[in-house]
Amino acid sequence: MAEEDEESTPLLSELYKPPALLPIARLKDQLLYAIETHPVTIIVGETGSGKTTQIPQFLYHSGWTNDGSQIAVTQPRRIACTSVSARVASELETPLGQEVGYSIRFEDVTSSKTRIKFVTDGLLLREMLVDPLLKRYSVVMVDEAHERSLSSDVLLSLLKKVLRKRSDLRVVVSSATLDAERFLDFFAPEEGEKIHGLDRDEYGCIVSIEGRAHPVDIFYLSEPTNDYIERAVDTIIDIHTKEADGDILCFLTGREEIDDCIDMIADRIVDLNPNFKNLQPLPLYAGLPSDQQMYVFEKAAENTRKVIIATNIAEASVTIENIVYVIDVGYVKLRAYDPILGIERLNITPVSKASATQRAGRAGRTRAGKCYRLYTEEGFEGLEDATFPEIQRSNLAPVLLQLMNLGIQNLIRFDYLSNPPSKLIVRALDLLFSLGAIDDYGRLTKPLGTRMAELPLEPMLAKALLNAPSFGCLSEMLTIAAMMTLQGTAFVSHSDTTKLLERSRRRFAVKEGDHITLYNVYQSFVSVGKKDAQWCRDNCLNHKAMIKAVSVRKQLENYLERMGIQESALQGGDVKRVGGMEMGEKVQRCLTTGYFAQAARMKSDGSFQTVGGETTLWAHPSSMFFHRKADWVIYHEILETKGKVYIRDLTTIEMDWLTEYAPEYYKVKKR
DNA sequence: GAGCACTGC
Repeated sequence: MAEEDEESTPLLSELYKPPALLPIARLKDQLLYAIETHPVTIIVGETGSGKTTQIPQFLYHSGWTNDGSQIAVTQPRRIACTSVSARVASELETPLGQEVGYSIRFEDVTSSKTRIKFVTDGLLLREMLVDPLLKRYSVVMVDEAHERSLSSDVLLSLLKKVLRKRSDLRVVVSSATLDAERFLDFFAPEEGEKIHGLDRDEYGCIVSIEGRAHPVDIFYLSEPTNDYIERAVDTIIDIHTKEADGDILCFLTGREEIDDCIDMIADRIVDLNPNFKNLQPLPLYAGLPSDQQMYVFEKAAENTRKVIIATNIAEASVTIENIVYVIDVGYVKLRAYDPILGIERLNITPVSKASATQRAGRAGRTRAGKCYRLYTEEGFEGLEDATFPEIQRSNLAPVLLQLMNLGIQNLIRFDYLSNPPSKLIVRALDLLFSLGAIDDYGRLTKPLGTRMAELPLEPMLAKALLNAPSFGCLSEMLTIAAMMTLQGTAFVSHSDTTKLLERSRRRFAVKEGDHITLYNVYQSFVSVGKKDAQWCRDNCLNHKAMIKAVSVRKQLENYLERMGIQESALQGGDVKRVGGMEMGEKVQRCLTTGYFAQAARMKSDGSFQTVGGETTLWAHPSSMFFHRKADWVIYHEILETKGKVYIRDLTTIEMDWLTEYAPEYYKVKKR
């Protein structure tokens, strides 16, 4: 699963020195000199160059941790932290958690001896709250920076500031693509300016490392296609009937396309000459239950060629062995955020050159491969170099809250790697203001704003949770908040029938809506015993997700305890009537204090209308109000897909509560 | 009436 290849088992273990075989070994001295003499070093390394595993070891051996400081290596994904740290620990012949460790949410495998620490970029951002200058680190390496994730972009901005205060810190930015100059330019002092006595040219440098992957032949269409799924199926059948052995990986944009494609392949297999090998199509996308995901990693049966039809998950998150042929339709589904309507959209977008290159590289991991791009060469030339940064297409409320908590005053003038559109910033500040997280002057409020920033929850949910003690429903809201972080993964259909799943949903349903239904799911799960995976299967629940909810709830409880907010013995459990108000109503009211800006009313045709009345919304099919009637509701999430706007996780409320808990917000709106 | 690209704290 890790980015770096496993070496084959050596015959003579004393001769086994795989790191020396990596292209990066030849550059060791040049690299160390660059890092020694420049605050910022940009590493341009192809996959398999060994940068992630080797650079931290070079630094470790050359004394960068001798004074007790650590080397941090950030990764965008948890799986990379665990797998790469294990690899490095074994190369240093030390148990994981000693000199080499990793730290991800819920798992801190480090000790006082740890010198090389792999950490998710989001977690390092959290660490900056307690250690703003990252004093415990002598070097911070930001890996996969070219992916331009929200947290790695923000981390780079903050590191730029830290570098101005710490002449001893070294930052290494690893990027796989063409945008090395851009990163360098971002860190460098202005023309004529000096930082720690260094001018623009002396401040940073770029080191390129060649990859070790096998060659991949690229093929293009001579004419563009208007049906890439059909074209993909044609290509798959062509490869299967004309090309040598080797599995096929085909990139499509989503679940529906993948299902269609697999159906079409199944139709074509029937007509194939029986002399050909078997062709086994397998789907792969994040929403697929993990037991079904496992098939793609298993070796194909005798006389069978696997063809994996995948989303972008196979581009960087997951590595499948023995892929020799890659089919790239040239599109990806990307999230976009509409700051006017506050709606997230999933748009099918052309991939970037960086993505296309990464996809092609998936064919050359075990031997020379081929990549079929289902677009023209001119089409490729017309693609963007890199993926549109996430910071320019997201709801910025959570990240702005976090930046403010780190002491950033001016969020408009902040030194972003790419400036987010001002509309996104304005919308986010608007929301934070209406929630009471910031005051009239745009300053974080105390304690509400700072507390919201500290919780690893979106602002609306954080607000509702922090209000829970005043409604006497803290225990319930802790559970609901934990269940919300599962983002709809609590229920899963293990069989193909959706009927079973619907029946299970109904088993837990209550009239108040989806939030308290999920609360019931959690309560039942802990009461039957958290280890009972069979009970989960029987009830169409995702056992792993439920275990995660338990961890998240515990973590949230710890955060609140540190803030001096504790679950009292009186609350929760079976007590359904406290202080004359039903527990359901307490939760409904409490949710309203966080989600008042996301209120809607059901019309007679079953669709919903927002308060402003400009958009028609539909209950997501996973909601109990997909079938049932309701009046006013608040919703957790709003997402547009295929032209229809869906709201998810709905709870009924009284209209009066909106003006009761958000008088300012609704006064302004009405005029 | 019928669905979530992918991560992360």
